Order: sequence, then structure tokens, then C-alpha cells
Amino acid sequence: MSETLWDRSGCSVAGTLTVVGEKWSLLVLREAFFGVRRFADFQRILGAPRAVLTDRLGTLVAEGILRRVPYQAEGERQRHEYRLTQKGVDLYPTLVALMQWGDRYLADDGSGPVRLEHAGCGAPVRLALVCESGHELAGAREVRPVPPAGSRPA
Amino acid sequence: MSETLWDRSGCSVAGTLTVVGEKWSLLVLREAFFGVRRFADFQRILGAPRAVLTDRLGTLVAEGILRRVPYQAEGERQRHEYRLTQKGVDLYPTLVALMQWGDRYLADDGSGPVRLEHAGCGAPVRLALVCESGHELAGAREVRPVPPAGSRPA
DNA sequence: CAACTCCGGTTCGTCAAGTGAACTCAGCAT
DNA sequence: ATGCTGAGTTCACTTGACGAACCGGAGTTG
Repeated sequence: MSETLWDRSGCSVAGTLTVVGEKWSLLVLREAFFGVRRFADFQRILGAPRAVLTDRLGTLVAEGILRRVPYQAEGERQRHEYRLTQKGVDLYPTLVALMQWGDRYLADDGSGPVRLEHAGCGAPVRLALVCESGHELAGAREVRPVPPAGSRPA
Repeated sequence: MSETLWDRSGCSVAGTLTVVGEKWSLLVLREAFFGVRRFADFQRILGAPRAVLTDRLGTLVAEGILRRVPYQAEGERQRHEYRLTQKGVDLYPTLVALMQWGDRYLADDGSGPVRLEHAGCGAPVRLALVCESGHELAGAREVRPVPPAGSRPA
């Protein structure tokens, strides 16, 4: 019973999930990282209902994760495209984490279809848990969560 | 228009999200990482509706992310608790990624309530993008996604 | 023994969200 | 004028979340 039960109401995991945890949000961002910028492309690739896509793009813009940039192409009227902000770019580790887990556990061969490589040297890229002393941790079991100072027993 | 548009149907991000992307799933796992194991504790801490919690725990067990372990405590009848499997433990980076982003962008002071420290040395822990050649990447802009060999133009 | 409590659910009515198809509207092309 | 395209909006329908109530077995209390 007496597990580590401090107050969890301010936890950042929950907060982040309210921002990008709705259906399609993270898939929209995945496409954004692949370079997709226009409504029709998001819609065609994802297959999400237009209404949902309109809503998700709107909330992502409202959250400052995407921004609407007007532009016009050759002989077309002015449109706008959706581009990642820095706040959006910083969600990249989240997507990589999801991708790595899926590659390991959902793909038949244990590696997914998309490979990530370091643009500088071409070597494959992965997420690692590291500590400030320079150690790389093997997994969650080497991490100790430290509750906030005033930890009420819930 | 001619963005990088190969086929995305097998992407692991979507697959992982169908497994743990439903509402409450990742919060259940967060609690599991904090050591919570029993239905009533999940329910009390998360505040999720019981029916939803029953369903989420069931699917997580069905997916092999949690397992139901029977046990009995002092002078109590036999109950069962939910424990992380290795497959579940490997979702840790996903939660850390969500937490780090929330700490940076949602907390007032730019750092969240829970600190993660290396159990071995006590130093703070973070996620890093590294390549096999040993470089640490600053962000998504240094990563190039490589489509699968037979990349159809969608 | 009967009543009560706790844990781990299930059931139910309501309400919000997701879905797919159809419709809208502005501007360009013919 | 007519049609086309990108970016939505509207609508009817289905699915999912919510909260409160109910259930059933094991232990505990009287």
C-alpha cells in the first residue's frame, strides 16, 4: 500500500498529453517532421477526417507547436502552410521514442520501415538515457524518480 | 508539393499509438513506473472512470505491457496486481520524452515537479539523441529520415 | 450468524469526440 | 459561364469517455 504516492497533479506527462495526446495530433506532427506542410497533404496521407484535421491543426497552432505561414505558389491564390516552431521541433524525441518502441515490438523483423541517420555522419540515430555525469543508462530500472520537496501523501 | 511522400502505412509511430495512444493508457503506465500496482491505487491517483481503467489495464495486459500477478497480503484474500513487463519497461523513454517536453514548455519555471536521477550516481537523467558513431545530436534538424527501399510515391 | 467494509470490478444513462459523406466558398483556368 | 482545386464546414451516425450506482467475494466486527 505505502508506495511512492506523492501528489501527481502537476506532472508534465499529463500536461503534455493534454496538448498533443488527442487522436491524430502526434501523427500530424510525424508528417510535419517528414516535411508535410499543407492541409491537403496531411489529409491525404493520414486519412483523418477533415473536421478533425482542421481542429488538430488549429489547436497545434494555438499551442505554438505549428505556425501558419502564408505563401502563394505559381499561378495559385494565396494559401497558408503549417510549419513546426521550435516548440514543435522539440517534440521530436517523443516521436522517436514511439517509433523505436514500435520498431522493436510491432514490426516482424524488429526494425521499422523508416531509418533515422545522423545527417552529419550517416550513422543510425537512437534515443539514449544519459545522466549528467556522462553515463548511459540501460533502462528505467537505473532511474530513481525524486518527488518534489513538499510531497504530500496524496 | 513534391515533399518526401513515401508510403507511411507501416510506420511504427502509428502502431505504437494504437497500442498506448488511448486516453489514460500512458498515465496508467506513468503510475506503473512510480510503483503503483493495484486497481484502487490507479483509480484513486488518476481519477479515471473505473470502466475506462478496467479497459485500459485489460488491453495493456493483452498487449503484454503489463501482467496480472496474483498475490496475497497479510490476512487478506488473494488479489492480483499489475506489473510492468520488459515490453512495458521499454516504454520508459516515451514517458520521459513527454515529461521533458512538458517540463520545458508547460511548467512556469521550465522544470517540472519530478526529477529523475541516476540510481548509481545521483546525477540528473535526460534523453539524448545519439548516433552509433558516438555523436550527440542537438535536435531533429540533424536527423535525416531514410525511407524504405521500395518507396512508392504514395 | 448478520452486518459492514474493502477491493475490483460491471452496468447504465448521458455527453463529448471521432467518422465519412456531402456541401460551401474563393480564386484560378478554359 | 463552367469547372477545378484547396481548405474548410455541416450533418447524421457511431464510438468512446464520464460519473454514479450497483454487485460479489473475502475478511472483520459485533
